Amino acid sequence: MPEGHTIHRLAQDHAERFVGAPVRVSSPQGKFSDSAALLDGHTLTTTDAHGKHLFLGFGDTGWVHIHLGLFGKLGFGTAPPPPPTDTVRLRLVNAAHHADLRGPTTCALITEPEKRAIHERLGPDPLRGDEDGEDGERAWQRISRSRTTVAALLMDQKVIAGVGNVYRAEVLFRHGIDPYRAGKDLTRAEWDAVWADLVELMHEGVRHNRIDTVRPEHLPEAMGRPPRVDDHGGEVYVYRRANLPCHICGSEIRTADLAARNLFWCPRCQDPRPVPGT
DNA sequence: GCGGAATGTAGAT
DNA sequence: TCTACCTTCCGCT
Repeated sequence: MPEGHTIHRLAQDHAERFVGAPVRVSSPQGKFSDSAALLDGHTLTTTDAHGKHLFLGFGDTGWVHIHLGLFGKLGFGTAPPPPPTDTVRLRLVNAAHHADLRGPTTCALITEPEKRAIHERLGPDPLRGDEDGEDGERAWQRISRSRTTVAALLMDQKVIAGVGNVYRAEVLFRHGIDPYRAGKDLTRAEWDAVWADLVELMHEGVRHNRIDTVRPEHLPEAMGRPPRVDDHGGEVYVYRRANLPCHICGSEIRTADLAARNLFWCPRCQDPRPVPGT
């Protein structure tokens, strides 16, 4: 169950294990069999990630485009691999490692132009190189003109690629921003701080392979609470903490449906304050 | 065993 | 705004 940090980590993990030598490619479940046959025995040359999209490069043969969706999982193990279960869509095997893909939204063999088209429809990714420093600016151009709520904008992959439901909830909490505020009512300073924070939080997410957002001074140990790690594997302020007391102010964390996803926020720390300059 | 929920998206209405 | 899709896991009978 992935946000962008998971996908970038998977790109690295595949590169470390498989790049540079021939790979056995199969589709035990069958839905990727034709493409697997074309790829079998070819060498993985490179990997790439943009937002929640993972790309495995097989030179002139093309790219395997993977999107895990809500349920997809990629798991690694040693070689030789155990017999696959019947849900394995894609299996990669070399002398030392295997990787099994289950339940993805997308697993397809695509061409270089098709890959380019995917990049073109995605917004800037806090985890991709930002050579010109213009990525946060590109997102701001859309956000600052939109009447849509900032909560919805953060989940829109055309606006920012890679942020999911956990990072959305947590970054809005960390900056005291009411999720229902319109994009155009954010200040430039607020957005710059949110973008910089996403860059930092998500890089840390790649390193640790989990989402931790709680500042050191607010960790349970520092606050005199029993140490605790949330269900999804990291320490968070509001995600899936509905009706529990806010770590900072003690108010009950609230939850609501927004565009068919669960939203979480603290009604006191994320005060719907009047917007400066309007 | 069943129902529901889950870090997501595309396509129809 | 809805529905379909893909899988696993957990709580309830």
